[in-house]
Amino acid sequence: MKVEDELRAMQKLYAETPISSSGMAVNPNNNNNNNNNPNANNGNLSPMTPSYTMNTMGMTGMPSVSPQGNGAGSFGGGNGALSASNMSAMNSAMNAMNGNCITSTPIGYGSMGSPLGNMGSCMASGMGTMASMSQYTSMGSRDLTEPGSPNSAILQRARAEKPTTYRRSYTHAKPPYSYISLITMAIQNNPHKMLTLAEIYQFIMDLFPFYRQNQQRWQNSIRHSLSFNDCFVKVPRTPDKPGKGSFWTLHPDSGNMFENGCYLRRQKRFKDEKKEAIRQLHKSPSSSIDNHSPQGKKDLHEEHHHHRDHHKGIPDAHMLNSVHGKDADTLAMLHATADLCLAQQSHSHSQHGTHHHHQQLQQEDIASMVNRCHPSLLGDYHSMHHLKQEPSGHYTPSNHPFSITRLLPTESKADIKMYEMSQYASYNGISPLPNSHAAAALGQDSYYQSLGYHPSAGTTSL
DNA sequence: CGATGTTTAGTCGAGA
DNA sequence: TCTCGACTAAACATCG
Repeated sequence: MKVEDELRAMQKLYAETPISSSGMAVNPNNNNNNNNNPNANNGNLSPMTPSYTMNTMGMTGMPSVSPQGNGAGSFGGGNGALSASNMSAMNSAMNAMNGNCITSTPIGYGSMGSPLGNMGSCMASGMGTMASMSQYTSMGSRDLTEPGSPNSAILQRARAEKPTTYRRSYTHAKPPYSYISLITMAIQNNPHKMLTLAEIYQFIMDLFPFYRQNQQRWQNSIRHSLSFNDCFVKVPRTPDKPGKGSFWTLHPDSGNMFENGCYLRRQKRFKDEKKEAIRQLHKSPSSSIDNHSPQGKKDLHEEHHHHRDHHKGIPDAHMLNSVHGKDADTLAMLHATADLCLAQQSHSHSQHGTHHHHQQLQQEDIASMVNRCHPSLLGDYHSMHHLKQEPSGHYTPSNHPFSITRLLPTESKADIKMYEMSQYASYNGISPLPNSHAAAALGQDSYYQSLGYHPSAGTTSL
């Protein structure tokens, strides 16, 4: 297979590439250093952007990677985000990516076991998958992203490129995941399916060295995503878990947000019907809600900005609670219930010994546990179950073929992934997974590349 | 005071 | 062309 041969060649090329001694960290977002115009780079920030190139970014003058320790996330006590399950989270990501690739990319890059293939599938039409890959793998110049570039030409150019920055680029390229998908990964990966903001930060930084830089920037985006998207639900801390900030969990129906197989852009934003109703309530001119609320101010803008169409959607948790006559105590109960649920699942897990089963069911089981244990919470919790965009009865969050819950590992998948990753065992970057058994066994490069940074051809697809 | 959370505003690109 | 999802910046409020 010609494409696969080329991919192998590329893989070989980069596997042999030494790390740049320049210390340049590829960071498309870091225009703070030399460009204060946020608009000047918006279009080039995202890996979903065709014009994204690592070379370009590299020339913008990057700071050295900031020490991880200065991040926001220092955890007290149990920390799911730093657990060994990080590895499985990314294995899981791989699994889902593979599946998605198979379905979404007819040319067979799905077999690469890389989100790149998937990424290609959601790239602009007319852009070859290979070209899409090259954007992310930072293997070449802007030319690589030219639509219609033959793969062979891409490869030639990639080979012609000065190779000394490739390795570094790998590890510091912006991952091909939206913030929403990153958050989802983090939460899904946590045994309790709940994380604090700091833990989400830490998960992301652990996994992706890219995000050890410019933390203020992307962390602001993370916070925005959490608040803005209905798929994330804030769960207050209980008195027995004091600390700063709430826990964040996934909306029970958000499981197939990435059904289209693209982790950069969902086909449709998840919207909670209940929240949507509240929005409409606040939008209504006859609403009794006082006009001093931010929503009132927002409504004014909605008349003028089509963007308000989708910005209209985030009522704050207090409002949500108050509307339904429940307060933080209710959510605290929900919180406790989720723990209880998970405890029971753990029990079930130990009985069945099926990691796969355990994790796939968690979201639904949380809801069902809430149902069973706290009927009074139904109004709050199950009201979240009204999928706006999903016809009921087709897929549950976990059985959808593209469900992110399918990212979660099975033993067999893990084995395959271990094999896959063993092919890429030379990563020398900052350890994203201090506790990862797999990372320890395979080396972080294999791990990191398994997330989608390797252009492996012909590896197992799941 | 810094972290966390919410909201507004604007830009960009993908895709219908 | 238009809609919509994502990203970024920033202001502001709240909380520990």
